[in-house]
Amino acid sequence: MTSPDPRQPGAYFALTEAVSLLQHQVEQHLRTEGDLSYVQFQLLTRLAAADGRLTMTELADGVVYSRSGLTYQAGLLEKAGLITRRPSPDDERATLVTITPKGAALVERVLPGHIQVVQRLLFESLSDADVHHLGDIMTRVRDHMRSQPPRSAAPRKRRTAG
Amino acid sequence: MTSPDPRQPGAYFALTEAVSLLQHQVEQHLRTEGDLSYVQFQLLTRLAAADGRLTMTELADGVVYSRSGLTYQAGLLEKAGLITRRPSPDDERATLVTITPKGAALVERVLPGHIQVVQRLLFESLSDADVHHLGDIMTRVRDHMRSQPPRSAAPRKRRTAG
DNA sequence: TATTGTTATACTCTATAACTATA
DNA sequence: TATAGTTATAGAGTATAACAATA
Repeated sequence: MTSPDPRQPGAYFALTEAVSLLQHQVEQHLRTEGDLSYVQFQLLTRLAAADGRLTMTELADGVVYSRSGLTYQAGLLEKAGLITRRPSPDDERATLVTITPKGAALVERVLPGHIQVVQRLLFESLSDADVHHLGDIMTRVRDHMRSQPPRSAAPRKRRTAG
Repeated sequence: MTSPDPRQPGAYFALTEAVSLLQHQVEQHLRTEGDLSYVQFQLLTRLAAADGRLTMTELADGVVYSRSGLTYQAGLLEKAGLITRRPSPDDERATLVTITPKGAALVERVLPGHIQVVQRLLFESLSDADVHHLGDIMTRVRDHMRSQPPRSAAPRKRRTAG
């Protein structure tokens, strides 16, 4: 059985390496400029975009892959005064997360530089047509992946080893 | 200065989210199937592709961002019997890394499943033209980034309107 | 019983700095 | 002096499982 398209490996390697390099530079910038990890930055920008309030579960979606991981990050952000948490009035199990003015200010302070880095590293070498096509392609891929059952993550049965 | 193309943010978000999801699934697979992290897998495949021997510095390139990080990973791989290290005859400062038969066998065992995962998650929803374009775009981006000096390490304070 | 979130804990990984040795 | 690599160490992040509270 042969690979459908011989250009797939090259595309895959270029994609992963480019994103890895980009991610690394972006993380450097966020850490230097705002003392934030990339995950923390994502959480803050999500909150900022969502009018300021989300439940933990909503907030985790696509950013963090375990509940406890989010609790940990939220703890850090709360301790830094960038978010607050309080029980939801609708569902007392849920925690409503709110971005503070300080958190919003930090996002505003860091975002321009973030955009500059991405601009310089990712978009500078791309035409408008490239950007269009890239967005189209990756949107399709993302939606495809989100609709896929995580096959390797949750196998039906587990061999009991202890 | 406004953003050159209003589609940039969408492309950027789709790109990072898709790659994050892909990476996560790939890591799950490698861990389950071969007890390998993604970094370890990359190191092994590099060695396998490079006829089996590289110096630590050559091996690190693009995979790991600190020397000690590579030493750590190489230590794990060596302890697992997947690679060996010995001083280079050409330059006694350098360490020559060699993949063992066991390491090569592990790569061969894990690679098909890895390709399957990438095929299913990344390429299944793309046409050949998409693959071609994606490869072209990301290769250009990667080369562009590799030719850039890492500015964020010692940033010159730049005030931009906004 | 299922879901939301937290906590305890153990582990992996990374990065900085100090160090050894060779060039 | 500069380069290649290791070591010591410390900190950040993650995941699993046990837990409490609510639906």
